[in-house]
Amino acid sequence: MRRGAIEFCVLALLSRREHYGFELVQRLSEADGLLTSEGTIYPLLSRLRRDGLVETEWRESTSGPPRKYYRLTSDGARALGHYRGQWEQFRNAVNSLLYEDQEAVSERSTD
Amino acid sequence: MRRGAIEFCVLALLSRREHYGFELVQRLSEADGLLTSEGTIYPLLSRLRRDGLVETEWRESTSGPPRKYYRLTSDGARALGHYRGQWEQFRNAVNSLLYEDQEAVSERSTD
DNA sequence: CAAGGTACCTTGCGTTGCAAGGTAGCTGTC
DNA sequence: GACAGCTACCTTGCAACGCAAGGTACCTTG
Repeated sequence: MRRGAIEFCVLALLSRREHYGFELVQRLSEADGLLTSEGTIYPLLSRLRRDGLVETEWRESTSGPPRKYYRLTSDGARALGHYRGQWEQFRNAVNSLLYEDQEAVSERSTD
Repeated sequence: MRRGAIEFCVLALLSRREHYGFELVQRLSEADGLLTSEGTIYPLLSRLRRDGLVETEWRESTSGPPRKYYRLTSDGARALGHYRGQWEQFRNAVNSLLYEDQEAVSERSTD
């Protein structure tokens, strides 16, 4: 179900501020079980970087190992806008199939 | 993005009335580009039948080759209810990350 | 009977999500 | 200063899904 949406959510989170990978894992899994393990996020972040949607910067932590921070690029912001439109269309399509599409059932009244 | 959701939508359509495969393809692709080809739906329908969520019945058509009609079983109806809850949780999670989550940004005001 | 539409199905590929496992730095305790 | 445990990164291998492409067969129309 979450196929493709995680990428989208990561871009959305990064559009607000920088995050490092582990932080994203925590956000997305606490949030609502959108994510289940680190094995999802790190390859995804690599893809995003490869595609130029994010840039990275190592930075020291005051309590623990260094962190790799991810920041949205302008390409990434553009992609996010694109995804946003797709998400809304997708969401509306599913919602209408689930809830609203009752008019179409009126055909059934001839059963 | 549509990963997993198509199965859900098919169950929703079948909960209203029987459909045959080709009809589902048309509904889902006209509807909103949820589906792009028959190569998606037929394996999916086979899975649903294997898992006992739908039952099938061949029926002659008055204009063309025979059609295989799919009907929801009680297990299918139960699965649909389950999916419905999952969908709402998923949708709300994504929406809140996208739109509402602005309160969380207030942390940033201390930057 | 040939052509084209309807309706079914399978195969093979690429992508994605995930569990599992692996490395390494930092902190605290003894 | 060694050891345990946490934080944080990453890779590998698997399974599921969506899809394009291709294939079969029926039925209608000319």
